[in-house]
Amino acid sequence: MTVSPARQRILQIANLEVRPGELQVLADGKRAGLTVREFELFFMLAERVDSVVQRPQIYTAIWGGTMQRRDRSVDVLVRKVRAKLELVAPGWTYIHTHFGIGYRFSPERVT
Amino acid sequence: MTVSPARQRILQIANLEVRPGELQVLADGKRAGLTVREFELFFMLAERVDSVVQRPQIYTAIWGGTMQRRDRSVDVLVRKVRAKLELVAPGWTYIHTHFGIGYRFSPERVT
DNA sequence: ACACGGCTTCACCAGTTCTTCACCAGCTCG
DNA sequence: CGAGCTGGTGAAGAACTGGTGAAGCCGTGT
Repeated sequence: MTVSPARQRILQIANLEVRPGELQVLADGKRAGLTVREFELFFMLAERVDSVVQRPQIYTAIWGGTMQRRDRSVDVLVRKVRAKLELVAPGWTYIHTHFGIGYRFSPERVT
Repeated sequence: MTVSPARQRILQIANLEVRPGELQVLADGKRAGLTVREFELFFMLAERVDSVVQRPQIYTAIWGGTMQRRDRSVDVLVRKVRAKLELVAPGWTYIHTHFGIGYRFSPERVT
């Protein structure tokens, strides 16, 4: 991921601290330990808080090109990000599924 | 490395004493004996404690220019710094790897 | 010319991450 | 309710990244 100045600004969302320049996400001070790909997914959704982003858009943003029918790459990546966030921030959910459409980022307590 | 006034201040981090003006690092009073290049790497990371610094940034800071794909210079230099620090401060780790991203300086006891 | 120290590059290996597949669960609509 | 999709999930092999030891190069001093 390119480090453009616009991405350097640190974001504070709910209990998360997002450092684009470091490709790091911290939940309550704990590192999520996302990989580069995972961070890209997380970040593109986090930039659009509360917006439902369609699968093909996500695919293009991360892999470029067009998403093929029944390509599961996005789903698998979402799963991994969810899992890592769950580890550092149990009791929170961040990525919500919109059936047949895509995903939406929005931090919510669940406990 | 240019010795600018801003870099003259002695840093105390964990069991380390860093003297930018002398390009020296001491661990519990023992000199690490870093070379100039090695000190540059060490210092640029130490200045940003707890921040993940991306490989290309490190490269540019030390060698200037752009890092080519699969250029291993940074890795090798990190290895040498780690080795010398290990000699004077066994039981400590300072430079942590962030896979696919870069390195982060943060003194930690390991023993 | 030679020895030496430091820097760069290379090759091999280990560990991590990515991609894809298969199977299952949940949702939608007739 | 049942068929057909869509998404969740775990796993395996491929692909990639970083750790490491060593050889080669270069400049300096002997």
